[in-house]
Amino acid sequence: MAKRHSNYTRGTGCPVEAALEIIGAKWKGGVIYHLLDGELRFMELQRRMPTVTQRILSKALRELEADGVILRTVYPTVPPQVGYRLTPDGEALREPVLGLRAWGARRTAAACAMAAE
Amino acid sequence: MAKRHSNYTRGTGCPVEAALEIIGAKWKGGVIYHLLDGELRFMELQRRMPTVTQRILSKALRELEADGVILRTVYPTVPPQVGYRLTPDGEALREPVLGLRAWGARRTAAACAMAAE
DNA sequence: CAGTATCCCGTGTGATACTG
DNA sequence: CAGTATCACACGGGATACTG
Repeated sequence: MAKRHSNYTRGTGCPVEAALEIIGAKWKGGVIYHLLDGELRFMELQRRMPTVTQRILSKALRELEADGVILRTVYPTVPPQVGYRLTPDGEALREPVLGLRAWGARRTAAACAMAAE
Repeated sequence: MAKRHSNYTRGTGCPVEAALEIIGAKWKGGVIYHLLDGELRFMELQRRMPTVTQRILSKALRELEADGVILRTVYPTVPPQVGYRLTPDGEALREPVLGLRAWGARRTAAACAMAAE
């Protein structure tokens, strides 16, 4: 993913690349997918993606927020709670992401059938 | 993108991640997108994506081929010609990729409007 | 034309530990 | 609970030159 927003958003590359700059990072797709269900807390996301570390998840969330894809809401309670939800712009990724998921699922199924445990 | 096919295709991650493992690399989305138009030669792809180096493009193509997304055809002519086209499996990415493209295009347009050259 | 061979570097990812 | 700090590293990406 390289440079992030350098000039990929400008004329150079195809928009596909621009989109992948944002959601292509290892865990971002998963984050967006899970947030399609609605607002989730930090730990909820971690539970759904057990193998991602806090640092990486945090980083991904901050980047997605900076990119206007998700919204971070802090509830001033104790202990602190933070909710993450998709912005309308992020919601617009629903179809493509579900499409990718379906595609990935078919391949996974095929691969698993062959590997057969 | 990390490890490539280690065990992401197994139960661990969501299929979204599995899909991004394959098309998430910097230029792969672009390659697939351009191949939606039909078979293209190596140099055709390079012309459409002027900033990618031969090595990287070659690498991307080999990986996509290994993943069963594209098909490589060698025409025994002189000078040699090689065509790349999507497999049916790759064709199945059409909708998601076009969706991502549309999404990326909207953001690019918005960003450019703000940056205003 | 369609690649491969080297070499190098940035950064994305990760493990671990600590904090408001 | 929801993070940040620090350290380390492999790997993807890139520049350049060479080849069947």
